[in-house]
Amino acid sequence: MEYTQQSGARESDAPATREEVAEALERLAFLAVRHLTNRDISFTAASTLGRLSREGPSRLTALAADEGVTQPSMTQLIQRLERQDLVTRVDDPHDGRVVLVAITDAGRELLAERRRGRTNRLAELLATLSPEDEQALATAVRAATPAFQRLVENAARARKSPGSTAS
Amino acid sequence: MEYTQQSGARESDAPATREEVAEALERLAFLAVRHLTNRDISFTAASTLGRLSREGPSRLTALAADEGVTQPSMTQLIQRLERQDLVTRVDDPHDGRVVLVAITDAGRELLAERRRGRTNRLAELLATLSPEDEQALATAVRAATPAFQRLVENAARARKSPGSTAS
DNA sequence: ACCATCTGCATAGCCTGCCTATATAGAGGC
DNA sequence: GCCTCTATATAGGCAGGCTATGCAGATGGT
Repeated sequence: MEYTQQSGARESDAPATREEVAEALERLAFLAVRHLTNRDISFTAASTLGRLSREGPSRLTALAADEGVTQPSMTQLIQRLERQDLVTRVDDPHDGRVVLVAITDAGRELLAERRRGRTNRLAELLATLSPEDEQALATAVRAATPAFQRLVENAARARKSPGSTAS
Repeated sequence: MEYTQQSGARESDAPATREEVAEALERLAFLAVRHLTNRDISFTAASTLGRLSREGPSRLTALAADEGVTQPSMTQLIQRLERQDLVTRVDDPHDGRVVLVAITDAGRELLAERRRGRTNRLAELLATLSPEDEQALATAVRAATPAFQRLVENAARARKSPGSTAS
């Protein structure tokens, strides 16, 4: 991640090739992670809570699969979240083996707070930019979102059936 | 992170307000982290290696400060990296207390491999997009990079002297 | 009806990677 | 020659991931 000066004299010059776009995208992701993400609970924890909020009570195994972690990891995560009263467990009346995990009101509130906090923080940061920069970023984000969405879907699919360059 | 349907019927509609741009940016970062990042070594490890590669041998404490972790954390990280022969320690001849950390050839090679791997992977993913999407993404990335760069710099400054909305 | 097997989850034990508190050794001022 | 400051190390703890394995409930074959 040697991100001082990419290669030559480029500034608002176009990244023309696929590789250049890839590098620029990678850099954006790196910087975003480094500077714009929350640290209170983990990605998986937040994502799991969000899923429970959207989709209602779920099985442990289903959550693990959806979040891309192993079942023991999800068991542990749910135990931690349970200790914090962010989720509860309910026994499935139809199958004595399964545990249904449900988000609590406190969990929903945490999600809402996180969302508010991050949005505020980002909005504040956006306000530090010049109007031109802010406009440029707004336009770019709007333009990139649908394509990026599809890119990520393709990535998720590729992850399930491999055959790609690792690293 | 309730990212199913943002709010209403928006699709290629513009995120107009600051808050909407913030949400979209946040979502991009989240998805990028989730689907496009490497997992072989940690962010801090990769970033530290990159720094050592760019800036040459550094003190432990300086590295810790630059990477935003505590000194003991950096000590441990360097110990792990040393076990993997990615860095070496050199005693400072002028000050018996300090340890200068330097990247090894293996460390440089790892950085190069990671970079190649990620760039290839992203380039492959870009190739899965329609030409229109790829073009849109390329244009957007080009347009967003300078403004985003400044945004991140502002974020880094704000982190040092607080006074912002936490979460 | 019963046993075998499968399935869903829990447990044990290990690693990384972060933290705070504290110890230790060298540097520098007086 | 100390006292203090500074650079690093050590100890101990928690989150968050993994593999291997245990166990109880479900299910199908006979």
